[in-house]
Amino acid sequence: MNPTPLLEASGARTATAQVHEAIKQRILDGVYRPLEFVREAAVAKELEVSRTPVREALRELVSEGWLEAIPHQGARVTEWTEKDAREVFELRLVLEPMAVGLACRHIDAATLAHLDDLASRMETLTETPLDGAGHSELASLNHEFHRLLIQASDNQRLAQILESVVRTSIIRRNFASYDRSALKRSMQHHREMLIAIGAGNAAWAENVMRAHLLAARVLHVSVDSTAASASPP
Amino acid sequence: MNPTPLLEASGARTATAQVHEAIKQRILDGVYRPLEFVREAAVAKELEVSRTPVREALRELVSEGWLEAIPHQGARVTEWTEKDAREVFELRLVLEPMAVGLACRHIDAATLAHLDDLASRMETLTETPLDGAGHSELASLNHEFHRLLIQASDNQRLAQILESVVRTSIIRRNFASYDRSALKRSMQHHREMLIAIGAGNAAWAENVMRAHLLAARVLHVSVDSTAASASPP
DNA sequence: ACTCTTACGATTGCATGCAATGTAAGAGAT
DNA sequence: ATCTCTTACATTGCATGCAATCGTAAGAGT
Repeated sequence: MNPTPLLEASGARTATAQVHEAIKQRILDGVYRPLEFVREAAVAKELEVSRTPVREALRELVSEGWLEAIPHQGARVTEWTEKDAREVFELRLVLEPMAVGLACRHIDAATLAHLDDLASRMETLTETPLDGAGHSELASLNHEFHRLLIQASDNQRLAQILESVVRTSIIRRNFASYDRSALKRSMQHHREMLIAIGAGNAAWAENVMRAHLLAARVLHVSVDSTAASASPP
Repeated sequence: MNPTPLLEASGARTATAQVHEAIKQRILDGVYRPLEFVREAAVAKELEVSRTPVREALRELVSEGWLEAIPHQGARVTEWTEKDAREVFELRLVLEPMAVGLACRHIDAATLAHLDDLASRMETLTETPLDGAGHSELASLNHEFHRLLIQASDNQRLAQILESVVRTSIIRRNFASYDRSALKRSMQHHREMLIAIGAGNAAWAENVMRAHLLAARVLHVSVDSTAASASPP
């Protein structure tokens, strides 16, 4: 076996890429808390690399919004405020419907089948009471469902933007706060979206997505009823 | 005076930040052409710094989409295709109306006055025939107008996304292809938006913005009439 | 007791040398 | 002539040492 297995697990990529992943994971896992500084030397020692790849990984993470850089002082985990949650939801509420709308034009049968499979597996999961592992698996499947849908929009920039916007906001947000009826409704939204997409009905799909997101919002944030909707294009 | 004034012009920031700006400017100016590799050693020698700040600047530019990294081979300027132009326009067509809609709720009198001033100066410019410098100034004012409007949306993420999406697409796109009537129409759009915002009428402002962008598109890209509009929220 | 100054420690910022890797040119065989 | 293997070179990837800078806490002065 390898004598230094600390980073080797993630394939044969560059050290910078591996450090990048490692730090991101620790942020997601809550090992590095908001406003806490991530010190170059400490990470380097812990992962058994020099400070150089750590520095480069930190700069990348700053560009992606995971950390904020303070000159001559270091990089610290970005804080997550109510305003951040609001901003992200405003964006998702516009961008995800846009994505499914575009997907209606571009999607192929194989992707649709894959989405169908994911929806089925989620439905199966929700038929029995869920433990912790079940919630985790459901969250994973759900994330994959949305990711695949967004990829099908055939707009690479949109996909990248949504990926970064959504992932930084998740931080292990799961379905623990969903009651039984909310869960079933969420699964039905997925189904309905696939039917709308299969029918090529963009408007239908977009509105189901908006309903899906708004329904989720009530469960996650203290809803401010700024329900002032935007106007039709 | 300083004996090495090559980079000192841009204030007293870090070398990395200055190299970052320098390379970005050269991409915008066309010194570095699409698909051309930007070599660490060459930039370092030219700007009289070591390879370290160059490496860090390159990584940042990759994260921002100006360059694409190829492992062990370097970073090259991203190519700009018709598909890229389409993607960016699809995004702007959704995000900029969203921004002005939000701005209707959050804007303050001072910002509105500033926007009014910018609109006036652009109108003055368009009253006489334009030379190259005039086009450049108009483009600059126009960019500032849109930037300020987007800031007024009070959604920091939206502003950052639009900034990156729009700026990488500009590459010195100016108003040279605008004829007289198109220019005047564009200026009127600005005015109308400000009036709509002043009246707090989000739907009005959003639709003017969409018209503004669609009118600009016909002048820039070979329009594909995929005028299939999205549905109302 | 409070404020301003100053010196120290910790941390990032930058330079440079060496190792790893990928590319391309050239020799040899078919 | 074409294909393959080898080898040398150019370039990035990484490690390490030193310099610049910032925060902090101790100490002098009011």
